[in-house]
Amino acid sequence: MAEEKVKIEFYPLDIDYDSKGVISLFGKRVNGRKIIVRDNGFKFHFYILGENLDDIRKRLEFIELPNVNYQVLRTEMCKMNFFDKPVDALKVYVNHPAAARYIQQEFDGIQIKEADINLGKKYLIEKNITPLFLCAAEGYLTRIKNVEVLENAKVNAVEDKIVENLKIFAVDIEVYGFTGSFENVKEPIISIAIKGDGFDKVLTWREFSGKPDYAEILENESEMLKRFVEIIKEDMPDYIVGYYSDGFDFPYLKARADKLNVRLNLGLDNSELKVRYGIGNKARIIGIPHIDVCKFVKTTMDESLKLDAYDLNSVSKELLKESKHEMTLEEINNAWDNHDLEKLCKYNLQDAYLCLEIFKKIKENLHELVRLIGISPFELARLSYGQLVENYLIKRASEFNEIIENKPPNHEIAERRLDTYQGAFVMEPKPGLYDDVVMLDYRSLYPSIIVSKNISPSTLNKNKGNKTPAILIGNKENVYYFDDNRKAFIPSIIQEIITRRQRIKEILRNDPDDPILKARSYALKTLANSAYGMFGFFGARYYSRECAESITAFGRDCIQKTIERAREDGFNVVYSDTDSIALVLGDKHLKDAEGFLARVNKELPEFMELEFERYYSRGIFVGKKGNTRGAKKKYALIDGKGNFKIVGFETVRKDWSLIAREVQKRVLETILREGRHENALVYVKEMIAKINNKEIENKKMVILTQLKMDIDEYRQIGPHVAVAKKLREQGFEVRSGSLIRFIIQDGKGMIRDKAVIPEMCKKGCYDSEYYVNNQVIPSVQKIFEIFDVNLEDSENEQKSLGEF
DNA sequence: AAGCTACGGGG
DNA sequence: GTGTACGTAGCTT
Repeated sequence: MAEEKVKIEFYPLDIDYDSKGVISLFGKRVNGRKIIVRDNGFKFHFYILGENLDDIRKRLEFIELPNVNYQVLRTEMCKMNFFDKPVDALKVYVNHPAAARYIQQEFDGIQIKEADINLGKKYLIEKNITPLFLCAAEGYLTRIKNVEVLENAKVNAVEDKIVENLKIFAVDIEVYGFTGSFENVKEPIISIAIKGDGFDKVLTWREFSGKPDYAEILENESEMLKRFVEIIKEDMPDYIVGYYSDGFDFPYLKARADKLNVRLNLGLDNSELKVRYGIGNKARIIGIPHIDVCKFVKTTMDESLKLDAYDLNSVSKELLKESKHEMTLEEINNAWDNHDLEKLCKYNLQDAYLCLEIFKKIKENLHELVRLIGISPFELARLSYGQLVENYLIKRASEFNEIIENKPPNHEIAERRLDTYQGAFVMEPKPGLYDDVVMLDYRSLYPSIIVSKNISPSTLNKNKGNKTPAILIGNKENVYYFDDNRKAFIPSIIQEIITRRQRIKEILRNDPDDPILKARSYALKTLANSAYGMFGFFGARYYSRECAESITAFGRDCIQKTIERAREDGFNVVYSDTDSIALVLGDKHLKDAEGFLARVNKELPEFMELEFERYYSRGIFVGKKGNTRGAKKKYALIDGKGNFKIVGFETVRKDWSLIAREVQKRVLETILREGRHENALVYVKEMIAKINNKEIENKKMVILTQLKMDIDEYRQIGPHVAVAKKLREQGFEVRSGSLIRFIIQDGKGMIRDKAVIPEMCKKGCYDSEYYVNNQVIPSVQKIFEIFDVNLEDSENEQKSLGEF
């Protein structure tokens, strides 16, 4: 180790800690080089609540814990708050959070708090360090391989200056004949694209003609994986991003690397890629934040995008106005078989390019959330709504002298999950096609309720304060009260978030395109909106069913009153969901809707506001199947510029044939564009005739369904299980996770008896009746019911016409 | 009608 | 430090 002490400045990008409680900050120096800063001087603390704290304190001074690795370093008595009530607490400093577990075992009847807060998180809070923002460190410089390490470092935040010139690499892989499983994967990775600014690379392992400059051909798949690792280690990106890369690319890379005995030691500290499979899966590269762009967009940007589908193409079209190159799975496999990889390389690189560009668009949003909440970008990009605000509360708690409540134990989570309550009001729409639809919505409805009613577990009261509307609990009506005399910690923080956002919006009024302020405003909005989710989330520290159901009760009351008022003013309210209402103008004009808005806002309490969301020239609201009442959350709209917004229709699901999805989409768009259904009906009839005349290609008839269990576990044999059995008989390996493709063929018996592998189905041998009656008609039936057109009748008519 | 099973993202 | 999201719909029994 070097002797001389050095002082450096750096931006932390990632954080980790080891079993000894040594913190590693992985960052980028101001000179651009990577550095690992190790701090072994952090003392973790937690609190003990209970009786006889002085006695406990004395015993703790001399205690030897059963596990000698863990020690008590220091204790002190302090006056704190817990759920906004003053408490005496014993603050205990230890060398590692795991020590708390042993202390809990030594003392009966004590409550240990905050020992379940991640060590790294606590470090950042205590040191007031925000990832991505400038820090200084003093320590001894060494290196691991080609990365500088600062040992025994003292670290402190310097100023509110965010990292710049980030080097971002987007990664995308292509696979030959993927079956859907990550266990014992036999199908190779055929190419890997890496895209950065001014950096284009596609790795593959088969020669082909027309090789672009950016393509590099390796000996075999193993060599390709090794080259991938080498590139990452040489170029050392600050971010690695992918699309659905937590769920596909990195798990697959890991699976193949394991199989081929290749080490994916991508970590800045040379550690291996860590992958957690299943729900909540994530791929972690220590030291280099990996962001699954799809996951972040879906969970955190959902509010502003409101897309019906989050595949790469849809998101690219929405955010970039660019598309994926077209290439089917079959074409990808054929390209590999035929050594014809030019198009594949372009396709692969384009996907990586789109992912990179999407990330650049949403980067500020991620960074503003990091800045607010103060956790690493890797962690932040994977937080659910409820966890966002929880982490923020943890960060802010000390200002309120608050001790943070523990995470619930598993048995309590299980109980909470069963404890359901009434949610938001969703109006059943009157099915129909409407002209001039105006959407209005409440700005941050739930957070504003939390603030104006002072909702918090600590203010929940038996009989005085802010009274909720009647809530049905079990079979009797009940009300809750929330103390309105004292400000509680949670509503205070939410109020501050709302106020900060209002101030930023003020500034934005003069400079509406400032990207940072826009992102900041959005981050604050996201944070405020997640407070309700936290109360209702069974895994949350501050879960409170009473708070959650009070919020929704106030919300229902508010939106229902708004609907009534709109009706009194002569508007036709066709739909409403949670915090929004859809008005049909009819004889009225936009001005009238604006007037209504102004009148409502005049009467609202301080933090609440109804806003003009958007004007749509037309909208379709459809009914539920076999039900004359409207379906919830199922509508399609077209705005003045011809942009469609399709919500809740099956147009995107792969367990529907392409023909059904195509027809449904085209029908919705035709009716919205033309304002009448006649042409759409002609189109459907044409398509039905084409199906009946066997004019549709087989590939549009393919249905994809994944096996979720091994074949023999199925108690109920659906079509995909029947096909899987046939595949097994033919010697194909089929197991849980396999994706089964099939076509329903002409024949007798149940649907499963007619399901065959697409390759077995000769041209035109598909079961027209099935595709007409079970695919195409059901996909558009509900739409045509609006116009009193029953497709089954017209289909019979068509048939009889055809027979003559 | 009830029970079972699938969808999302990726290839 | 861990979990099979969750609301909706088709097919079989």
